[in-house]
Amino acid sequence: MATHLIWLRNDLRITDNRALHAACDDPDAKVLAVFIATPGQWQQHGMAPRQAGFIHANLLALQQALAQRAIPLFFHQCDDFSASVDWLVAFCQQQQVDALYYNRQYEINERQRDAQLEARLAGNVACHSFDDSLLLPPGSVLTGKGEMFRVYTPFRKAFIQRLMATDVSSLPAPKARGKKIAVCPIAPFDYPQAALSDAFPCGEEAALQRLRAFCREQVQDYVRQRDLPALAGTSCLSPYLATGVISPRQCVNRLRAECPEVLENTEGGAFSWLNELIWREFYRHLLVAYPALCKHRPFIDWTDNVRWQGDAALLKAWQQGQTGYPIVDAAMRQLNATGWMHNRLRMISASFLVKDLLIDWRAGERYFMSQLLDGDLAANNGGWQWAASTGTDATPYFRIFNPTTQGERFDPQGTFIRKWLPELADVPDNDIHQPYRWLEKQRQRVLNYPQPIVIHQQARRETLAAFEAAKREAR
DNA sequence: TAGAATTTGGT
DNA sequence: CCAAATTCT
Repeated sequence: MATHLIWLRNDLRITDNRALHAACDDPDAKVLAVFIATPGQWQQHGMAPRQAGFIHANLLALQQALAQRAIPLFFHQCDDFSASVDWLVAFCQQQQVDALYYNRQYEINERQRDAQLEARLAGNVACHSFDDSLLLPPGSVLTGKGEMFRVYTPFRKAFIQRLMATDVSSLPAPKARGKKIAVCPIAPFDYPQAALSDAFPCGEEAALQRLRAFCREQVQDYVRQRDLPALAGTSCLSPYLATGVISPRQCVNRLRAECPEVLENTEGGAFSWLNELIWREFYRHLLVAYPALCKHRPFIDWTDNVRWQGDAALLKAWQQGQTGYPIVDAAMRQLNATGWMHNRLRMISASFLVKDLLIDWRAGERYFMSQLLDGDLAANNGGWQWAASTGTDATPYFRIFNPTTQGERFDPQGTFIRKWLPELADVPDNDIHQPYRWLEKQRQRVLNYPQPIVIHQQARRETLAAFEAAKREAR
């Protein structure tokens, strides 16, 4: 009887899990699962403690689901990827594993780790890896010249063409391989602890429920509502996608079940949400085509000449939501409190750090990663490089968000702002985006809220000058 | 190859 | 109107 080992990483689900499905294909095989926590590696990657906590909680749910199918989940904890390879090689020998199954991760350290492992198992253990966390594998959507797209829109066109010609149906959960087995719950990881938010319940059932509800009730209004942080108009599925509690195939298949024309009809909410899923694909495909992105190199070289301000006090004020710009501060406090930030606000707060404070985008990228429940290298890096104008198909450097205007447009009544900045409760709607202006009119009053830490118009001019100087320097 | 196209804007 | 280069077919 053959022994199959499924190594679980960023694919914490039993439904539509390609490696797990393949490992269970032979009904006679003995199937074991393993998860390895690598706190030292996570620390190096700057993973948020709350994401580690989320992974742990989802792992417990997964352990139960596997136990019901008589698949034992082994758990090991070691410092880093290199130690995990050593341990896994020994584990395969000890358990007399014949075949290893895993879903590919695309970041550089992860790929190196997997290559090292396969080299060491060669000849003894057959290794089977799968493209699972994307709708279409990296490198499969290319320009006429056979290169990765650098521009999103033509990528999307080609992507949809290929998607229509590809079977992306979801795979079922594996069948039970015997009687339910007992489980010994996995102890918390040796990683800083963080409270879990009620807003993101654990387990794939919860994720699938949210997906179904979103596609049934909310996706129609997505175009109108997705930009308004005061409304719960987005899917909020990113933490589940980042940890693989849900797959993008499940998302698209559910979407197509509710909106069969979504691939053909580019109008409407369904397409608009599909578009967001394709952005996720775009950034991951880019990361594979340009591995320097994993090392936080800018996509556009000359932007590395920008003389960033290293002002620690300004960075801290931004991190803590104390900039004096209400929409930015409310955004940062939402992030700090919940580990999630609305997409519109990610753009506004990122633009503010880079273009108003002239702080290196990598400081923002790192800080987001340290807080985000949905932290994902490709998406986070892609988003930051977009906002910082250092990326491919990014916003042009001279297009600088006005944080006040953005607040007025996307939170007109200040509903979202007041939710996160209770100290502004008494400021009337007219002045909610410029509380200091109101304060000037009310001389005797005091607000427990800072003055703007920079003047936007002035900061804007300085940033334009800094980018232009960097560009000249490169010539 | 010439021509079309280009996430989320500001003043 | 700004500013405007690069990508892709």
